[in-house]
Amino acid sequence: MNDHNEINGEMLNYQTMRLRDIIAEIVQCCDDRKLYESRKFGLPYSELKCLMLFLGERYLTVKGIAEKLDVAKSRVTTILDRLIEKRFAERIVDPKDARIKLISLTPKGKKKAEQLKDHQRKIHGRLLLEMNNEERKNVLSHLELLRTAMEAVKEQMV
Amino acid sequence: MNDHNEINGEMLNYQTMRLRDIIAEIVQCCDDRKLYESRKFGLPYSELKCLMLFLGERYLTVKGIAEKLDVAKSRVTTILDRLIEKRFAERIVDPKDARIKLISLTPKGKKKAEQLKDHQRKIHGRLLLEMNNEERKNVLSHLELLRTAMEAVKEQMV
DNA sequence: TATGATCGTTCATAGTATGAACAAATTACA
DNA sequence: TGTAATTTGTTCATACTATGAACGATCATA
Repeated sequence: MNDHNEINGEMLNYQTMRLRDIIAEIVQCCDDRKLYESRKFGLPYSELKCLMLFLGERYLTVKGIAEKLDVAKSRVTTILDRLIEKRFAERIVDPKDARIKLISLTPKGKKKAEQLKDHQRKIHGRLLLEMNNEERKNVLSHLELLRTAMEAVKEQMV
Repeated sequence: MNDHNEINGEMLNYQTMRLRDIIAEIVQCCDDRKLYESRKFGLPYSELKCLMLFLGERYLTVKGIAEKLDVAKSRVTTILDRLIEKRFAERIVDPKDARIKLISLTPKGKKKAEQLKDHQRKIHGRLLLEMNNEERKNVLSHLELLRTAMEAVKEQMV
């Protein structure tokens, strides 16, 4: 019984290191992808992320963008300054409330956002095509399992 | 047959979006963890990563650290300046080659690195304990599958 | 019509990261 | 042995990511 526990402990230790390493590699891959997209689309990644928000909605406020991007409002102001000076977006004052700025994309901005969406769909699609049907389903369900576990552990840590 | 393809197409489309979302959530969790560790250990994350490199080796060069961290040498110089002014590390000139600086940790630095290692082992261990034995094995093998797919897709993109 | 809340901006600050230019040291070779 | 080429780490200019405090303008409300 002691032996049994020890073997299980060894196993768990090995799995722990393996998990740490694989997660690090996956995150690295994702960071590389961000860099790649940044170069490919000629914009800093934070600006690309901001453009993508407008695929779902026509108008957004600074506050709304800050919440969706999970950054401070002042950060959003900067991002929008850059997007606007490059003519990807516009600011107009909300006619119903002069405190609020309604942000929207120019046609140039919308085109960029669409291209980025297509690109991202393509690479995630390719990822799935690297697997067979059975693997696809299993990868997805086990990723979800991992995400759930991560969120549970995060709760324990606060 | 047409129907069949269309249904498969739908399915693939759905899976693509799901994959994108789950990966984004997992990466977000990892970023949160980095922030948490940064606060908990009172050092910028880049400096923590640097400390961790010395768990395997007693001495490292600037060039070696740059390769392991995958950043420019000038970045390493900055990180080391900070670690050294906080007395976590030291620079000595290689007696065999005066161009080379041998970097090592002070006892204070080693202690910090050990604490960080313990913490990371703990949280990855907890992650595994959120699952049963079967799930653990499957999560690991499917993460590896995903990583392999990611690397394959990355190759296609260069 | 005061006052309290909300909204977006400005500013100071810090962290992450690169690449060009450079000085010092070493290696290679003619 | 002396010179050219290479290696090593640093400095500096630049850019990107991000926060939080302070602030002015505007709005809701009492």
